[in-house]
Amino acid sequence: MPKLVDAQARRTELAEAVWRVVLRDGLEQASVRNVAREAGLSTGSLRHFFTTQSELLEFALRLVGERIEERIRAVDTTGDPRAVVRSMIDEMLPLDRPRRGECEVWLAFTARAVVEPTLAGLRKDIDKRLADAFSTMIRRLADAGALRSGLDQKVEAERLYALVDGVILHALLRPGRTSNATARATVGAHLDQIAPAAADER
Amino acid sequence: MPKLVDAQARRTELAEAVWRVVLRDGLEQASVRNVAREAGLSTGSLRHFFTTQSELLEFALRLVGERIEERIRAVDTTGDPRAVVRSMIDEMLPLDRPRRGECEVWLAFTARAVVEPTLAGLRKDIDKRLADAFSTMIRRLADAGALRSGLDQKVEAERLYALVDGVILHALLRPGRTSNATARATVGAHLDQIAPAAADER
DNA sequence: AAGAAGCTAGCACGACTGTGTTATAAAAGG
DNA sequence: CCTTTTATAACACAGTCGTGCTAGCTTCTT
Repeated sequence: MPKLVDAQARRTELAEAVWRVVLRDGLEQASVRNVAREAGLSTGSLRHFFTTQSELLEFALRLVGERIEERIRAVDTTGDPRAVVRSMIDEMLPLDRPRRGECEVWLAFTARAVVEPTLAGLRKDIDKRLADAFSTMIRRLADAGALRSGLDQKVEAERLYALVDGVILHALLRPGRTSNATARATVGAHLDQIAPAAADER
Repeated sequence: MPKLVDAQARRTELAEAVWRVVLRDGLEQASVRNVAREAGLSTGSLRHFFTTQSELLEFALRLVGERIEERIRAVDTTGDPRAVVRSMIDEMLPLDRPRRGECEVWLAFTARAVVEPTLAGLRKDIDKRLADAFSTMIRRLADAGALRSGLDQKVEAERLYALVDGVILHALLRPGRTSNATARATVGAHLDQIAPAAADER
């Protein structure tokens, strides 16, 4: 029997089962039994890989964060910095099935983290990484001379971060193709405002 | 014994008990028993006013929406439209205890509404009212000639709405006085951008 | 005074929860 | 080949859940 290598793979499988359950029925349905059944295992088996439920949920959330981060890192950073930033943000928006799934899981955990200290710490980590990502985006624009003059970089990073989170939230709550278009248009309008194409910087 | 009049008051009391439980322990702890105990009643009594749990939760959420709406309506609309809009948005942010409570309840229900069709309809109502409120704010700015030229009112309403929701989310997840300042500063920066003081409209 | 209506409390039912414990099968290492 | 670790399963325990039902209490109406 394969050893540790596959144990990790098993844990990932189980985390994905968590996602499916959360996506279909909500976080409150992500019980040990439901997740085990979703993964095609017995509860006993599941508990061989995760001794407690919080351990399982924490692992599932951490994995979501890593996936998102990975996708952002994979964006091609050459070329027009405005386009690069746009692509990065596109990777965060719930525009297709898998990304929508990630966002829903993110929201469910986020809401619970307000009240559950266990998750709060983990959420804080992810939050910090995301905040850094947005700071980097703004700096990228500024370094390229694309950022509108007179803007405070720190404030703009936080503003962009908040805007994107709000857009994600709205896209989740109003599913549909038109809402996807609205989401991208909203982000686009914001980027045009803070980093207008050189021609019409006034 | 007072009749119907107080039945409504009782329902309100119970809704407030729901809020306290949600605030302290999260939405998943808002069971019939917990809420009844919080209100100092038996489950049987509670079920005399709300026959099912969803009825109770729906009522509690609807009441939150009404409170927020009420507070926004109470804002003095005379004077500088920029200041008026700022005041309205301040009423939505979780800057003090009661408003923070409302926002937490709002977030908890919002997250569940993604998955629970019962709540989704109600959420949609509140969303529509809020979207209208932001449209009105933008129109108010435009009518006063304070809105920066070249901006699409519809897009700007959605953008401001998303930004505020994102700011609320961040303020909830990073409690503390500094985070309150950040929240107001972020909103302030945005308003300055879309509606600069007449002097420095360039 | 007496009945009606509104209100409160409590219990019972079946289902589901997280977590322990124990038993069995499969693979790995010696 | 035999032992040790890993994996899977199944069951038990104590608790909570939503909800139905019944009985008693308080106030209002007549």
